Amino acid sequence: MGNYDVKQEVTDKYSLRGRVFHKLREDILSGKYEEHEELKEVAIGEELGVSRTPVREAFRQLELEGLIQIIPNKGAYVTGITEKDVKDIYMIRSLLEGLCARWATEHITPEQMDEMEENVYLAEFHAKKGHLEQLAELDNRFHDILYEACDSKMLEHQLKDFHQYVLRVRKKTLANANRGPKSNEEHKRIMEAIKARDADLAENLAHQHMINAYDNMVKNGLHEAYGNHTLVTSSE
Amino acid sequence: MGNYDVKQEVTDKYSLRGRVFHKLREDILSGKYEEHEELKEVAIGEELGVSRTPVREAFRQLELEGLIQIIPNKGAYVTGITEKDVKDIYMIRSLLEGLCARWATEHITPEQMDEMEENVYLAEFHAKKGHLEQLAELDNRFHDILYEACDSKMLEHQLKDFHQYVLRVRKKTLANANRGPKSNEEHKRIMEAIKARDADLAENLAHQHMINAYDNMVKNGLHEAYGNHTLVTSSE
DNA sequence: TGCAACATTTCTGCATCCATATTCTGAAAC
DNA sequence: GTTTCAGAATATGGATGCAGAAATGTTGCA
Repeated sequence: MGNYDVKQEVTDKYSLRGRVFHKLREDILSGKYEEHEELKEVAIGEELGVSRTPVREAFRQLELEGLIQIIPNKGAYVTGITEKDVKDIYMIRSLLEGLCARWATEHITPEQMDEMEENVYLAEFHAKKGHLEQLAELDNRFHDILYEACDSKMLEHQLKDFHQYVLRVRKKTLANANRGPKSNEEHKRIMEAIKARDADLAENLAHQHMINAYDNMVKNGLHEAYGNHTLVTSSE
Repeated sequence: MGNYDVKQEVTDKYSLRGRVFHKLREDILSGKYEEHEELKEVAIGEELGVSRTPVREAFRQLELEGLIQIIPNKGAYVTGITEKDVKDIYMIRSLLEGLCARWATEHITPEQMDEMEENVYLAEFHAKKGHLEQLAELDNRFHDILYEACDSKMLEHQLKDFHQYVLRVRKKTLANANRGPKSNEEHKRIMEAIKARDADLAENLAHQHMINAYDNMVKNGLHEAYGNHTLVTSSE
C-alpha cells in the first residue's frame, strides 16, 4: 500500500538506495539468493560499491515488502514462501482482478481500450507463431493495462504488489506452450466483455482467469518450479 | 505485504527505529500532521531525542506503507487520501473480509470460536449499557479474531494493513450510537454462520458488513470526518 | 519596477565512526 | 571427552560528518 508515481521512479533510478533496493528485489525474486539465506550489509554494500547506509535503508523497505525478514541485532534473511502462501495469494488476487475488471469496465478510456484490443490481437499473432517470449511480455502488459484502466490507485498498487510477489514462484508457467494461447483467449473474452460494457461478465472472467492460471501452475508442478530457481520467462 | 511475527514486534518496541516508525504512523493516522505537511528529519529527530538515522529508516517504511511520500532531495510529505481512495479501500476490504470469513469457517479453532462467541455476547451487553468505548474495542477485536482464524498470514496481513490505513478517516463512525449495536448484530450473524460451518453465508455476511460500515460512514458525513481531525473512538 | 544571475542557507543522501549485542572460539575444569 | 565460561571477532543499531541538490534571498542590471 504505497503511492507510486513518477517521482518515485526517478528516485529509484538515480539514488543509491533505490538502486540497491531494486537490485536486491530482483535478485531475491529471480532466486539468486536461497530462501532463508542471510543477507549481510557490508557484503552487499561492497558488492554494489556503496556503503552500509543505502543498503540498510533498502533492507527496511524489503522487509516491509515481505521479501526479507529482519531479526534485531542478528541479520536479514530471505523469507520463505510456502505453497499455501502462493495459493492464498492467487485466491486473493483472483478476487481483486475481478474487481479490477469491473472497475475497468466502468472507467476505461478509449485509448486504453484500443491498447487492450491491440494487445490481444498481437498476442494472438504471436501465439500462432509460437513466440513464447513476446507472448509472456504481452501477457504482463495486458494486466498492467487492466490495472491502469480500473482508475483506482489503491487497487492498482495492490495488484502490482501481488504481481511482483508471485514472480518468485511463477517460473516457467507460461513457458508451457499450452497456457500462453489459452491465457490469451481468456484475455480476449475479458476484453470483449469490457468493450461490451458488461461489468458482471468481465468480473467473472477475470476472476476465473486467475484461478485457471493458478490451476495450471499447480498442474505443471508448483513443487518443481518452487525452490529450485530456473529461468523465468513469464507472467499472468 | 510483509511478514509480521513476534520478533518484529520486539524490534518495534525496543529499537529506536521501531519506536519512531510507530510514533510517526500514530501521529499521521491521528491527524497530528496535516495532509501534505512536510516532515523534516532533524525536527522529528530532535522531538523524539534521536538522531537522523532511525528517522530516515522510519521514513522509508512509512513511504512503503503509503503514509508519506518522499521526493528525492526535497523532503517527506504526508500523503493525501481522497474520498475515492477511502471508498476503494472499503470495496477491496469488503471482498477480502468475505474471503476471510470463508476461510475462517474452514479453519477456525475451537478456542478462537469461543473467543468470538464471547466477544459477541460481551459486546451485546455493552451495547445495551451504551458503553461505546468498550464496544469499539470489542469491534476491533472481533475483526482481529476473524483475521487470525482465517489461518492465512498473507490475508491476515493484508487486512490488518487496510485496517490500519483506514483509521485515518474512520473517525467518530462508531461514536454514532446506532452503528455500534447494529454492527454487533452483524458480527453475531457472521459468528453464527461460521459456527454452523456455512462458508457461503459467512462470506456474504462479512462482505455486506463492510459495505454497511462504509455506507454508514458516508451517511454520517465522510466529509466532516475527513480532514478535520476529531477524536478517534472507533473501528470496523 | 521587474527580472535575472548569483550567493546563502537548508535539507537530504551517503559515508564513516562508535557502541552494543550476538556469535564464535578456545581453554580450563569436571 | 564433554561442558562451561570468558574473551575475541563480527554484525547490526545509532550518531555524526561531509558533499551536493534544492529553495530562498539578495544584488545588480535593464
